[in-house]
Amino acid sequence: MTTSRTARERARAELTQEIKDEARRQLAEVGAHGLSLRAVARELGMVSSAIYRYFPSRDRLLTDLIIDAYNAIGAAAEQADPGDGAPRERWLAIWQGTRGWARAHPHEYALIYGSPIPGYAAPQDTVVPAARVALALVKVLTHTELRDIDGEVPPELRTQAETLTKTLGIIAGPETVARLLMAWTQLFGAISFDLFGQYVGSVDPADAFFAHSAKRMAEFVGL
Amino acid sequence: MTTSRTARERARAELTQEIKDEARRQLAEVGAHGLSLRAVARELGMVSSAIYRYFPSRDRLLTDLIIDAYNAIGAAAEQADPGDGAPRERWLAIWQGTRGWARAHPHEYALIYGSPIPGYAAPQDTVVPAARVALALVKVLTHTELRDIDGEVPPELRTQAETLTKTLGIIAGPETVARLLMAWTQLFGAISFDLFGQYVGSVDPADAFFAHSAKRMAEFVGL
DNA sequence: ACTCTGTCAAGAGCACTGCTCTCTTTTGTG
DNA sequence: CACAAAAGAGAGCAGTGCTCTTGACAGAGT
Repeated sequence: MTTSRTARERARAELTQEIKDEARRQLAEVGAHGLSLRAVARELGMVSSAIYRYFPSRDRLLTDLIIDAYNAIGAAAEQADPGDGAPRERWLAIWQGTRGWARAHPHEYALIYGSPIPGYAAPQDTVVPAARVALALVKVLTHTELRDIDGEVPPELRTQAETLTKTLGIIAGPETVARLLMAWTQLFGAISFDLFGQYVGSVDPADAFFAHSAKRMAEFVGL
Repeated sequence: MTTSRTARERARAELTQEIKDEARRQLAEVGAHGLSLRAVARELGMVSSAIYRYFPSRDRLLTDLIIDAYNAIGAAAEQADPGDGAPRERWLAIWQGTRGWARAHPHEYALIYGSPIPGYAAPQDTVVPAARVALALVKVLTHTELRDIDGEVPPELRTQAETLTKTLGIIAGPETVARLLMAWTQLFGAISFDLFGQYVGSVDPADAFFAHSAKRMAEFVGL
């Protein structure tokens, strides 16, 4: 069994990777809409039907690219986090790191934070990678003295916040959890608006505005 | 000229409308990805090539649907605004009205606030309709005594804010303008996260969270 | 009343797509 | 070496966006 995973399986793994790489390359050129299995196969010098030995469908290829993209942006966020130092600086670094990846890979970003593509069957495989950026932000707050924030939180939201407190291990009140969710929403809302061209008439180079937002949201959550 | 726009032009206008209506119906079923001109034609009992007398391309049809969608969500926002009464209540009403339309027309929402579809040529025709929701929010703040907010605003952002102040006619400082932009981002970020399934693991019925966000952002901009 | 011109629907056809099937070749193992 | 599993090759199906040509018809000018 250990010896059996030699040439054959390695070749398979490599070709699988090559297919994904080529697909990503085409994604950057023509977008998810125009991604064609036949074109990928053509570029790789193989016949189109051969691709189906590796990916059962175009949607499955896209799903794999989605999972990879979630992991990539999550890794970018984690890598941007210095890990120690002032929590506020860590927070800002994660925001910039996340946006940096998104701007470098706009089509992959659109794949995961744009409209759901197929008959949107986002399977369970995506939920863990999808949470990595949020978890990086949470991690900054876990062992940090937060400015105490009080505020009325309606019962339903309070319940949801308390569930999150348990699963994520945050030591913070419901209002802070709610604000953290808002900050998370703000982060990706700003990136999406920037990449999808919604800021053109108002804050066209959005860099300054994004940096400002990062700071204001840091304060907003009590940092 | 006035008499010449009788039967012929009227028939044309009606058919154009019917095509768009049918396209919208299919959009709700199969999404933008699956929208097919041939299917629209088939459903309307005409041959596919006839559609091209009315829309030069599939992308142009989608662009028209995009403009319609921007106008529809803008109208929903304006209609939700009671027009008088407490500014804070107006603000909350607009938020709810906007989300309400989005939840009622998820695929049309995805069309305008999801990933840019073709070789994303969002023409100039979309920018005015696209601003209607934001303008409805601005309108609430124009003749309102805002809580004064100060804060450091970096020069570049300050310039952008001052430009907006002039074009929109807001009487508020740069920090307030920046916060208004953040609130605008938050509004659509929250709707997108909700519709695109990003909230599933955390705030699954997002109603309470959305209402809470609306209130907090009202305070955030000084309302 | 009668052409004449521009508009329209219809149909065939091109190049492309995702996907499935069958057949052949290659590869690793008993 | 022989055999079975895995991979590639190619044809083919149904569907797509879009273009071109053909024939019918309505509206206007003489």
